[in-house]
Amino acid sequence: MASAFNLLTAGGAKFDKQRFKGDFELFTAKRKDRKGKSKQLDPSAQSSSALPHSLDFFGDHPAQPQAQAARPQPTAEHDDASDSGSESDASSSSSSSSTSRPAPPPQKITLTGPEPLPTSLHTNLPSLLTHSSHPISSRAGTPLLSALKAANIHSLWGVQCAVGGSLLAGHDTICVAPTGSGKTLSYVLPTLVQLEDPARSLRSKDGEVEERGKGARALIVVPTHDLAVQISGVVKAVTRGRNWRTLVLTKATEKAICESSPGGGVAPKAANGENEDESEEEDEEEDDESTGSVNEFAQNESVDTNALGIDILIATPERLHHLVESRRLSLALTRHIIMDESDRLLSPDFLPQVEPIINACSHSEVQKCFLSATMPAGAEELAKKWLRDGGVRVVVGVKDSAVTTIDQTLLYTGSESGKLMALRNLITTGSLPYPSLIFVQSIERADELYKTLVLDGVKVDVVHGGRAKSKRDEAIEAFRLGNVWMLVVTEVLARGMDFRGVKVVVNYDFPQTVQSYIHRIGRTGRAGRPGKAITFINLEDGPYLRTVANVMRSSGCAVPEYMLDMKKPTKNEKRQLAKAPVKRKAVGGGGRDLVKEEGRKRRQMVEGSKRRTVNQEGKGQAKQGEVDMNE
DNA sequence: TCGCTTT
Repeated sequence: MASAFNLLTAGGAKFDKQRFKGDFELFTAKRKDRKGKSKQLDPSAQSSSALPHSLDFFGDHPAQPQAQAARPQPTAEHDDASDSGSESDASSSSSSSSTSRPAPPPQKITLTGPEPLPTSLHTNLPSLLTHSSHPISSRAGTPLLSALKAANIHSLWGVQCAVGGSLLAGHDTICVAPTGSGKTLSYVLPTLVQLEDPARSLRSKDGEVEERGKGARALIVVPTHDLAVQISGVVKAVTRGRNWRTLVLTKATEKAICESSPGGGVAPKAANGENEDESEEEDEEEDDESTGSVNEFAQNESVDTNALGIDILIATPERLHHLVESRRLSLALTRHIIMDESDRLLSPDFLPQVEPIINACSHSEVQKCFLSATMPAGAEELAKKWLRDGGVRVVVGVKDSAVTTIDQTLLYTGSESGKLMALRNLITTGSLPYPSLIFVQSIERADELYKTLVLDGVKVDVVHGGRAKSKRDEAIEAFRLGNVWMLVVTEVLARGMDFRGVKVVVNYDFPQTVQSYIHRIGRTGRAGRPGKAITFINLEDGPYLRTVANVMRSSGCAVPEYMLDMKKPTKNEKRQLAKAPVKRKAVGGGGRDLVKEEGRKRRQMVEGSKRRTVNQEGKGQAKQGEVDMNE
């Protein structure tokens, strides 16, 4: 009833059980009330400890000396070129380094969940393959191991052990783990293990299509196209050389996907001709997705598409919802659904599409997994209603916190023109080494800042939702290859994107939520690497400053006291802000009167809570000064 | 409010 469980490390190839004896007992927790809606942990029954953050599972890559130390420091000199980055690097055409990947720092992993519970934590992949309750064929495991090795993935990180163990034990899982901690592989690997074989080999093996070979066998839902493409690259990297069919849902792939659906293509939507005719309209929707093998497949084997299933479908909500609603794609046989960036997907913006998608996965044994680096209570509540038995909850580190390897600073820029001056100053003083990302609040501002920087001679490109997908793909690829040094981006790239070795993230415009702040700065400082985040602040940002200041402090960065003392906006003030949201002026425009009429309430808040910024402001809009962060 | 997500 009240169930307790222990997760024990299983002992990887190089794992010293004695040394980590104290760490074996990861967690013991009790659920007081399994029926109650708000299941609570008994704090007194809870204990948790550090899990080694990465374990060598081939036995041929000795762990880095610092890897198992209590408090490993990132390598002091961070050499980009020789770094073989995290998982998505495997998909990047540019990387083929043989050096060992860096790994995230060891962090407390907290697991809670219902019975039946995992009895051991699989700390290495062979163990994961053989100890799973799922019947794993050696046929499935061996090629995966080879592919991982080829992709230079030699160890499993903490979140991958924990989520992998949970999923392979058959549990629905909700995971909160920091940016850059390896969440993508944490669900990709166990999903591949559970699927065992590509749909195509299922077919050839039995001479006819099995039920499980139709439709999408596993579904990954993400909030942006760019993230879908990236994840597709990761999957392709670890399935290389096999017949796995991984597709990103786009206009170009839609047809093939619908045909593989049971009962698919029967909808009275003579959409084909339409689609092709429209595809040249505007500058949108080129047919050549960066998931190139898609078209290759469609061309070479179009004869078979009708009979074949998709192994892993990666989709954004809107198009998927559309297909499901129009009954052109059935998810009735889908057995695995993963909601990446799930707090975003469960937000009011996406929920109307996402909810029907989840409900369309009607198979009685569909396994669900929700992951994010941030998980507001409201999002978790929503997720819970879909988790069988409440699910297993995996929390790596401290929930909703920023990565500690990121050096976070605030820079008071005073005004709109002050922002541009500050940015130029960072560039000319070499404080903005490439690659770096610059976040702004709107498409328009992104374009303007981009044009300004082009005129300044910066190797820069711009990515936002207003650009054609092909242009977005190109800009991102150029950035990955190092041909573009700086990207000006909107919120579209705030989550999930894994660019190797991003040195600095600049919040040119202040993020609108604390979740946005955590995700944006999480584009740097990944996998234990050092990173730097610089956030520009103006008076108008006052109301949002406090929560960010709290995140900064809790992740080890000093912030001026007065920021923490700032009072929360009252309900009334929030209402005022909602009524008259900050209208940012054009980038590079005068900006002198930006603050003036922007609302006295906000100014009063800052003035009332203390000076410093106010003093700066008094000296004129061109004045900029660093807000004393290091003390 | 804007950002992102179909046709």
